[in-house]
This record gives sequence, C-alpha cells and structure tokens, in this order.
Amino acid sequence: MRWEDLDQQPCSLARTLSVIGDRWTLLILRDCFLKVRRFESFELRLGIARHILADRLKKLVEAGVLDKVLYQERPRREEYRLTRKGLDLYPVLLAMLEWGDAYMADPEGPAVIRRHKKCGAVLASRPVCTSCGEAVTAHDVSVEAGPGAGDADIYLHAATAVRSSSA
Amino acid sequence: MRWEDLDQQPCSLARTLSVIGDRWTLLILRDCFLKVRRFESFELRLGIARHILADRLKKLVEAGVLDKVLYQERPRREEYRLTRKGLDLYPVLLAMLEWGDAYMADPEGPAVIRRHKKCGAVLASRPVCTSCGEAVTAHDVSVEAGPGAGDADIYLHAATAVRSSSA
DNA sequence: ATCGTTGGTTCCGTTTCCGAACCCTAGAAG
DNA sequence: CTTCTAGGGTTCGGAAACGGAACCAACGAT
Repeated sequence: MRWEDLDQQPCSLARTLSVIGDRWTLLILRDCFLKVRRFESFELRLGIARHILADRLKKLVEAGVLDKVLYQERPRREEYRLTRKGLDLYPVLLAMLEWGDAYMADPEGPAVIRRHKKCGAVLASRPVCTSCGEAVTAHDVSVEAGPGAGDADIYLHAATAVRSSSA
Repeated sequence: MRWEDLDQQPCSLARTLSVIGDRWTLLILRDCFLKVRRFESFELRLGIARHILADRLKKLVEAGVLDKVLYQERPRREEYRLTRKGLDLYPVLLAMLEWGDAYMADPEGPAVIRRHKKCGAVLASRPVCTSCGEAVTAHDVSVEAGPGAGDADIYLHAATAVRSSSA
C-alpha cells in the first residue's frame, strides 16, 4: 500500500492516518494546541528541517486542519491556526498523551501535567459513550458493516488466511 | 530530531510516537483489535511487505504492546496478542476512527460502524474527566510543569522565537 | 545601500521503505 | 528419504523520504 492510497481505503483509521500519520505532523499539531502559530516557532521548537516543516504545514492546510491567517499587513505576516476540524483532533492527542504518561514516562513522572480547568483536578480522561454515558473499552464495542462498506467485510473480522488461493 | 531520539524527549506525545508513530504500526494495531493474530493474516489484510511487518511486530513486542504467544507445539506456532499496555491504546485508535468517520468518510458514510454493546447504540464517544465526569475539550485543559520536567518549559507555552541568538 | 526578519525553496548526500525473491523449520505425502 | 506445503522470516536493490546547509524574496529599519 502506497502512502497516497491511504485516503482511499475503506477504513476511517487509514484515512485519518493519511492526514496525521506522519512522524512530524502530530508534533506540529501538539504545538498548535500549545498556541504555537508561526513558521519559525515550529522550526525552533521542533528542530525540524525547514523544508519538511513547510511541506507538512502545507499539507495540513490543504487537509483543512490548519488555516493560514493573515494577522498583519506591511510587512505581510501569516500564522497557522487550528480549524474546527483541527481542534476536533484533540481527543486523539489527549489519548496519546495519557498513554505516554502512563507507560513511557520517566520514573519521577511526566514532564507536563494537564489540569482540567472546570474541576481543577489533574486531568485523566477516558472515552465514554455519548448515548449512555458509560465508559468504552475495546471489549465493549462490536463492529458491523456501515453504509460506505463495499466488499470490505475484511474489516469486520479476522481474515482466515489462505495463501495463494482464492480468498 | 532522529526517530530513535523520540523516546528520550520530555514529552509524552513524542514518546508515544516512538512506539506507534509509524505508517504501518497503527494499521497493525487496528487489526489486532479485530482479533487478527497471525503473521500471515496481517500480511494478507494489509498488503505489507513481509520484511516491514516482521520488523514492526518485533518492535511492538519489544515495546510490550504485543505478546508473542505459543499456541501450538509441533509444529511450533506463535501468535501475537495485545497486552494490557496494548489494549490501553484503544482510546487512541477510537479517537482516530471517529475523527476519520466525521471528516474523511465517503458521502454515503463510513465503511464500518461500531456499536456499544452495553446500550446498543451506534458508538460515538468523547473523552470525559475521570474526576468530575465532565467532557474535556482542548479549551478545558491547562498545562503546567510536571515532576519529570527538566528545563522543558518549552512545552508549556508558545516559545518566543529568536533566530540565531541565545534563547 | 545594505542589513535584519520572516518565511520559505533548492540541492545533495544519507536513511529508511518497499517489493520481490530467497531461506529455514517442520510436518505430511508418496 | 525425497519432495511438497505451510508458517514465518531474511536478503537485496531501487525508490522515496529525510536532514543540513545554502540560497531567495518581500519588506522595513539604519
């Protein structure tokens, strides 16, 4: 599978990866959520090659995740801001941050802690079902073909592998 | 920044990326959550080069995300199973799946829908604070230095970028 | 005139990725 | 006791992505 084919796959995970499934892109987005907006700020904070940074920012703008906003005429200056679509990636970042806190942190703990403004507690989150409000774990979820399913029932159950014969 | 340096960064997101921040790894994990366990099954479903698959599986085992379990002697056969650490990645996958459903699906809808077993509804989830139970969005969260913070306050606020001078 | 700032683009050498082909172990079959 | 098949990899050469450094350009300041 080619990188560019990912967004054609009948799988929402693959399609999401076509936008954010890159070593640098998620780090750029992390900084966006920390209110970093300028080309040079990204460069300094990430130590990324400018070439690569320009490419990733362009792709994120094309994908509708970031918006390039003029914030000053004369001299003309633009900044990159998260769109609604970009802001909606927060649950992804948050889940990754918390998993990293739990399993990858130094012995003394993570470098950054997040606090929930509403209640003041150090933030730990978990996904809940918007219908019933109950927590959701892998075991609580079943999958079935959706409206956009072609012959893609491959995504519904473990394939019975048969090498070099008809599936 | 080098790929191998990611897990040394004082940032949980970077460290998480050092494990799952790869084009193929998340697709492999998606299949793991669909109960795919055998080398050949991954290969068939993903169309991945065997070499790359072997490498990714090895890294996931080394990272403690998958476990290589002997399920049959004579002939010796092993399968890959999610560990607790791996299962705890579900919120990451789920958030990515739902974002893809929302923004990247075909007009007729996503190929797969997930159903919450407990209530029977088509699953949509959102992260909530485990302390107060309220929903968490990017705007509800503040960041501060944690116990593992060195001089890494860079992660707390947008750096004021100063090119080629002392920070 | 020329210097500094911001935000890039071009070049080129090095890694990393990928597809195809090959290899090894072990039972089954003749 | 040789061959066949299945599972699970490893090797190799070309393609793509990455990283560093240099170059470019618009525009204001000195």
